[in-house]
Amino acid sequence: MASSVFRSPKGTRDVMAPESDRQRALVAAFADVAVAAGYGQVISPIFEDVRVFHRLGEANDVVTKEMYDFEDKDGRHLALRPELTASIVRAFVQHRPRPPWKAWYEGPQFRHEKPQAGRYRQFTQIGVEVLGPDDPHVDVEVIALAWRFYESLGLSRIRLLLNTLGDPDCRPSYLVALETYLNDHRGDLSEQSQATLATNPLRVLDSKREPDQAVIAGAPLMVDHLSDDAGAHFSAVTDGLQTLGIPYEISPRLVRGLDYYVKTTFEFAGDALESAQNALGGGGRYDDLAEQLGGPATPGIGFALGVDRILLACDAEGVFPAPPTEPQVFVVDVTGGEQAMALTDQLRQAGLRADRAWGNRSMKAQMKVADRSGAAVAVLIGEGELANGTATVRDLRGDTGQQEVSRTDLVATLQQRFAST
RNA sequence: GUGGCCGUAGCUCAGCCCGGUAGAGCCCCGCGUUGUGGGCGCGGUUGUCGCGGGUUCAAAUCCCGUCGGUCACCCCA
Repeated sequence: MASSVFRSPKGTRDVMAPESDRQRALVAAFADVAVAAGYGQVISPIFEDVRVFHRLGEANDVVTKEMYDFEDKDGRHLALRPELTASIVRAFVQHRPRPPWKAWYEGPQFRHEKPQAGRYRQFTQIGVEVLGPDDPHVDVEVIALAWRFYESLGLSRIRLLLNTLGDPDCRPSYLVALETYLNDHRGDLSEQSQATLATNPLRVLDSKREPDQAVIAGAPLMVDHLSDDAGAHFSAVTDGLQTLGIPYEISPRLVRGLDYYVKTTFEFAGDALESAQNALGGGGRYDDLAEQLGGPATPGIGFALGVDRILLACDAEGVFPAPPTEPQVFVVDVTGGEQAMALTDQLRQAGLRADRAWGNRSMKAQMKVADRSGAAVAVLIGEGELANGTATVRDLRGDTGQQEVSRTDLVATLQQRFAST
């Protein structure tokens, strides 16, 4: 590492096998879950008009400090997407699919942050968005989708944190009450929180700083100031989760980072993770975003899950190992390599994972490579086999020895052996 | 953006405090076994000591800066 002139940029990394196999499998598993629930994939551009992201919040670091934005050769002000919900809603507004529109996505996102465990400048998220219905059962479906997905990976140390941020009928008056309270206790707040209070009072509730805790504990809560409609919506969501048997914790101080959220918000905390970055995913309702992006007023809800963090959690819980990618058959050819060339081609056409050694090395050396490849069987071709029109099939993982098989039967025999795996 | 710790072979690390011209294990390659891996034994390859500057007769070792990693804060997936 130290000797290379170039390195991956700060906060980015190369995901290599077998970790990349695992990431691919994770995304594939999520795709299966989403498709089974009626979601269609959206592959949107990695960069967008920077204004698409301005609705995330003017007081928000993601927008103000962390965006990779640039001007292209035509003078357009673009940004690498820092999240995907805004892109998906932009696509909705642009194409006007008939609601309810259920979309899933996967892909890299970019934020110029200081890297840390589970936090990178390029990171991958998977997620869904539903545009159209404001039915609280949609909230339940979306939350359940994420929950069942975590379960299917084998994760068990996950907590669902649930909150509501109210709606336009009740949030403004609540914010006044909160701001008044915080201003009354301004002197007891940390310097940081005093600054936050000026720009986004809600986020003071999320402070982890010790001196703030006493003030926060006495602060008025959104859940106690809900309008009838917002209250009914929240109750319907919690009722639905109970019906499905999905455990949740009301977390009245849970404040999601992006400003477009209203009503239901949620986060999945990974308790197996030691690091501070233990949020494995989160989401919420954004009923005004489509209109803010120039489309028809259309309620929406969705979530995004951090792929890198989920895999860290899987490591911590010892679940979701990398899928097998080692060859099933390894061809050892000591007659010059022509046989290996032809046979691996045949085996691959037959649907088997097959590999070989290079450089016309000794049988001993090739067998060593075969063993390390993880292959289940080695197929040996030497002068004898070549003369007889046969190949020696040797078991590398058990004690069943080896046998000479006619070349005409070889591929079919191996195909049969690996038929179920 | 702020602060703590770290940066020596492909990997994990010792050496740094008390400056004297670089080590271990693993991995890799070969041989023991000129048609057979996994065990064992023997031998071998591998380093701008992150980078730049300073102090010194001499710097992996001391000092400054810088880049990268890591952890916490901030923020967030």
